[in-house]
Amino acid sequence: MTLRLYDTLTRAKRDFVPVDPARVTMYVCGPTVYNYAHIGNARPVVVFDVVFRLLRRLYGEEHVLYAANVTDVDDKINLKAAQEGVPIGVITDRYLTAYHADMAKLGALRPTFEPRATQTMDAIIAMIERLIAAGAAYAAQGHVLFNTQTYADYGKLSGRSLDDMIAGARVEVAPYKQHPADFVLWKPSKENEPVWDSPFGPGRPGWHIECSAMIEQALGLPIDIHGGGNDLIFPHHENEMAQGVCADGHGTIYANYWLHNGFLNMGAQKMSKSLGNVQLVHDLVREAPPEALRWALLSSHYRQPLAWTDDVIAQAKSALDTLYGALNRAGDVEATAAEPSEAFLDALMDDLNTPKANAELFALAKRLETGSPAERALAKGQLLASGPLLGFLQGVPQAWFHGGADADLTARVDALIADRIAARAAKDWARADAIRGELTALNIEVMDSADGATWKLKEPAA
RNA sequence: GGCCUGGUGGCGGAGUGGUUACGCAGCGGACUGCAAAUCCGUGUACCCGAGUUCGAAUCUCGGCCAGGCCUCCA
Repeated sequence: MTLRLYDTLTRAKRDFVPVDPARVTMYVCGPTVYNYAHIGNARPVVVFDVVFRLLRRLYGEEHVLYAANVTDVDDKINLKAAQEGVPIGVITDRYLTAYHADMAKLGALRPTFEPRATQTMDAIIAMIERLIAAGAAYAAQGHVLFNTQTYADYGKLSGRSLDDMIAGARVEVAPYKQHPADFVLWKPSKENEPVWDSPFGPGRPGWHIECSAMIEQALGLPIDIHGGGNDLIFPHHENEMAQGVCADGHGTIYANYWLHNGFLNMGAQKMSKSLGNVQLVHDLVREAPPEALRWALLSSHYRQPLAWTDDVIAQAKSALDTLYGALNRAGDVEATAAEPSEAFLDALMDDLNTPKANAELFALAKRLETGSPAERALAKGQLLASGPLLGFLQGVPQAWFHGGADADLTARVDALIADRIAARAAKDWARADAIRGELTALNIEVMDSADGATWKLKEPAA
């Protein structure tokens, strides 16, 4: 079974063949740190975290290099810094710290590298110089622009021609551009903006060149996988590819597989900071178990749009209740040491079919509930091996059900349950039910079993 | 205007030219002191029209609807 990935450039699912299996490389466009990340921002993080986990399994942990950049030079950062009257570093540090904390809660592993634009300035400038030397870029009025006319494949990734772009242009073309599609590599800084010296004059880099330079510096070209949200296909990735190919000189490949995730929507609209309909991860993780948020994010195929609703989160919680419930009831089953089940792996290998992989987790849970002793032992082992590949089922099952209950509440609940067990043993049903009523009032649901009782903390009634 | 996606049961969501997805919710039953959980069973689906085909929800064409990109954006 080989890994197959849908490649945006060729618009087809292709077998994944890394340039060097001992050094598999992936780059994903990361956050611009000027605010808290919203759940839409988290989708690619979680999706590519799954790719990362899968690649590590296939090629070995030490053979996979994953870089996700941090954009710390940006207009919005400048704006925020100006508003607060602090250096941009204060803003970027604050939100990068929060970003790391939020993504960790969603179970995302830290990338191997997290290059920052401010720390890549030499490489950015060097790359621009090479582009100029190659005739693919020109200076004009303090700017350096990429000359799209010199790159025949420009538009190939996003599937549009230069003519289309001119026809569809909705913005006024800057007078210093030789062609309307040419884009900025270096531009003068405005007053009070951060500024760097360069052979082209003082200024700051364009957004696209930052990524190309960071990729080259962190991973080297070409890379195996380049990922990001599908809104980045044009212009960002199109431009990245143009720069990378033209500056490279090694060949014509920039990234061998382009992966793009679909958008997360709020109702009919996309979630975006500019529309103001965002739900911050920072807030959501306090309202719902982070693992349920992760489940919700992976409950549809990564290339499909995902409508984010309360119901999606509730269904995700119920789904995890079922899986953790099966593990909880199988506490005494000795798990057979096992690999993830074949059906589970097959699903993921087929362009990351996480909904199908999730379905297999349910099949394993069913086997764990109903199988023969040997089947149950194997199913438990497979479930415990499979789940973590998606970042699930890594906690103690009891913790899932008791999550949110502090030590005080836990002690109180345990005492009440002990009383109730005694009452039931004495067939004092009235007292047993009264105690259950008390527990219900505490949002505790009791589940009796032959040898005692388990409980879970429910959501407070809305 | 140009380019590009997608339209599956009450909800979420895979997949396939002819066979149960799966989950959540519902219903019936078993179990239970009663519940819950679990188990067994069960109903509801493939936007519209035409075409190709022995057979299409799955392929083709047209239409309708929804969304995205073309400007910062995951």
